[in-house]
Amino acid sequence: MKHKGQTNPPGRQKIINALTELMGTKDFQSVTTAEIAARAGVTEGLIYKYFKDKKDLLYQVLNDIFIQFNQSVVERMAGKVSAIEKLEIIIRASIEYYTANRVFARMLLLEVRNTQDYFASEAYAMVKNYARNILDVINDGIGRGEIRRGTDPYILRKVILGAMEHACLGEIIFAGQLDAKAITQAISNIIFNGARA
Amino acid sequence: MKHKGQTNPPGRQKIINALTELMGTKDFQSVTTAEIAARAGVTEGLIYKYFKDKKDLLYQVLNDIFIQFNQSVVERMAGKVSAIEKLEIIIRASIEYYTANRVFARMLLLEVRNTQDYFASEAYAMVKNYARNILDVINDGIGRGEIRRGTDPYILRKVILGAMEHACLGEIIFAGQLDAKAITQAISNIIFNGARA
DNA sequence: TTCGGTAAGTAAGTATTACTTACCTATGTG
DNA sequence: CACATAGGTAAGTAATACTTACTTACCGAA
Repeated sequence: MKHKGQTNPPGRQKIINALTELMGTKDFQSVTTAEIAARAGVTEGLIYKYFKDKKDLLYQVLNDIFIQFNQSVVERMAGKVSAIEKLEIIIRASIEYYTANRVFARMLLLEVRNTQDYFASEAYAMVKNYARNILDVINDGIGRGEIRRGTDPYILRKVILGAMEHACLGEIIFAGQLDAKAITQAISNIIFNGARA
Repeated sequence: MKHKGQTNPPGRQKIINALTELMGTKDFQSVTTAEIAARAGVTEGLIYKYFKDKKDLLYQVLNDIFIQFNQSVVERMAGKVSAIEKLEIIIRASIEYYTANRVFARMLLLEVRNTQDYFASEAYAMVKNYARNILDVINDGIGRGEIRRGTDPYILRKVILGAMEHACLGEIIFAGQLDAKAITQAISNIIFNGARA
């Protein structure tokens, strides 16, 4: 049966929680459907009532968390007018969120991108929207004269996204600590002021 | 039996080629050991003579390509003295190599990082060495006064690596075209001169 | 020359895993 | 009251990664 996502029965949520918890200690590949069901206290079959397949479950979990993530970033930008200030908030908020919620970061940065069907998922639609917002801020910054005219906004976005993703990657993988504020300042300093002497 | 990697029997190479070819059209997960064996013209059992498991095969393929990649980057840097010039060569050579060899790029950026045992592999040791070289160039640049004193070399490395990886990601995933020279210039311009007006 | 060890490769399993099918049981609704 | 439907179960099944036991060929030394 198709589950349209309009309701959220307890079993569905238990499955989502189970995967999220299990991915705190293992990567997606090595979490089995049997484990998920056992942890959720349901049968394996129920997973396939609510999710097309195991990957679809992952995408829906990611989607749920991404909604919260996006909301928290938008809230923190509220009231700011400077584009560069907004971009710095995006960088800092992202890094903080990644480190505070490593399962989310691992899913987003390491587990989903290797399969094509992710790019047809709702989760990816959210990510695209998030990326679109960053682009708007950049274009606004160019329009306002904060960002150098002639800067390719798409490339600047790639540099920002790439820098902050890569900045967290090591610590996410090796479970290290990182100082979000200091890293944000360092990244921002390089990207906006340039590394050249 | 353990294969120490000192010899390279035809079967082993055929298996490596088979996986490389198959990953031109499919992601690693959906390439089966049966397919690999069939394509290589050997039996499935032989895979496990030369490789610990399927993932280990992937790592060894990546390692082989990474050696060539690293060599090509080093060659292109030869004779240059300016650190920024060297870094620009690294960016450009990497982007060119990623686009010319998308299977390699997909392996390195999308397929291996999600499993812990990759970080114990020879391939990762190569990557670490490559990253170490970039750090040396950056530190040299700071010492020579090309790069602003006070720049955190580790963060600058993350910005460079992140930017160029992310710059290619979209095109690798969606099989798009990209102009390595133009992108290198744009990235380099942002990172070294800054995006601020 | 022969003997034995080892490297290359095969053939036929097996356990596990993602996923399916058929079924049960409430519960609200025309 | 009939019944459709939503939530959930139980018992499969095909496929897949990996194992075990075996064969054959080569090569150096006694």
